[in-house]
Amino acid sequence: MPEMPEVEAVCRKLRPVATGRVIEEARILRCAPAEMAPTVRGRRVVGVDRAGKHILIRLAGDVTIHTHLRMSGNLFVIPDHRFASSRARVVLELDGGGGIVLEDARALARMEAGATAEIEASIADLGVEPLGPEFTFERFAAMARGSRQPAKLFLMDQTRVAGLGNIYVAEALFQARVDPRKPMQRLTLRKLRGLHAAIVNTLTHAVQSAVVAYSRPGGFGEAEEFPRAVYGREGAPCVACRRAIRRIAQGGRSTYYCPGCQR
DNA sequence: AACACGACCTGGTAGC
DNA sequence: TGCTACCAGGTCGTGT
Repeated sequence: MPEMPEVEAVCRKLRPVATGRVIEEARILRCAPAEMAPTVRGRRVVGVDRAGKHILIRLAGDVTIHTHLRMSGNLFVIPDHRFASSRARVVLELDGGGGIVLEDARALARMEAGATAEIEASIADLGVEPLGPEFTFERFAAMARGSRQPAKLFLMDQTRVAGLGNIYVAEALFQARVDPRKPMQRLTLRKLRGLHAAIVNTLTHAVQSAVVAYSRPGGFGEAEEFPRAVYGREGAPCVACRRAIRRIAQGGRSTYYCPGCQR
């Protein structure tokens, strides 16, 4: 479920309904330490921020709840915390009866709370926000210059560009016609420029479609509307050249690419 | 330093 | 239908 665009959509949905509410109790079943409850109890939500794929729920008194949805987590507000589903891992009970719910079938998601300074220190090694003003081509090129890493693995590294994941890396590489196995430092300047633009373009559109998918009443984004040219399409014809999309393993994960277009 | 791999977890589905 | 095997949008720790 969540790469940066989906996490951004979660935050945009959460922010207006959670901000200003007081957390009266934290019901922790899994995915968070029991000590989190006394840390957040009685505190008012003052904001919701995102850093890469991390969600930061700001509480009064310089306390922050830090959540990472990992592979299958989801975070949302329900109108009545008593009706949280049986798959809920954490329920933050709000004043007025609502609740912030962390759901995760696989229970790989994580939530913790602590002093804001400590939480921020724990994610200080995150790289540049790809849709922020700091993600300039010059900065991207400087990172790429010294790297012999295959393009796919380079882009997956959260300490360089924060927020890309397996799907949007594949789509951006396809859009830029870059071979995922190609060492970064061996990309031509032209390809590198194209890749930088493709990352921004892919994520911009993915955020838009994720926001739409997540704001649909009832739907929590199951319907991923972003059109995928390569991800998950092994064996299917490339939308551009009709050659069969290939799947290979890189860093223990699947990489999908078009052997005709991406060279 | 750079890479491979298992662990963490559960559920959906393709194939027999 | 039932079973098995494999796959999954992520990250971290360990070992080579």
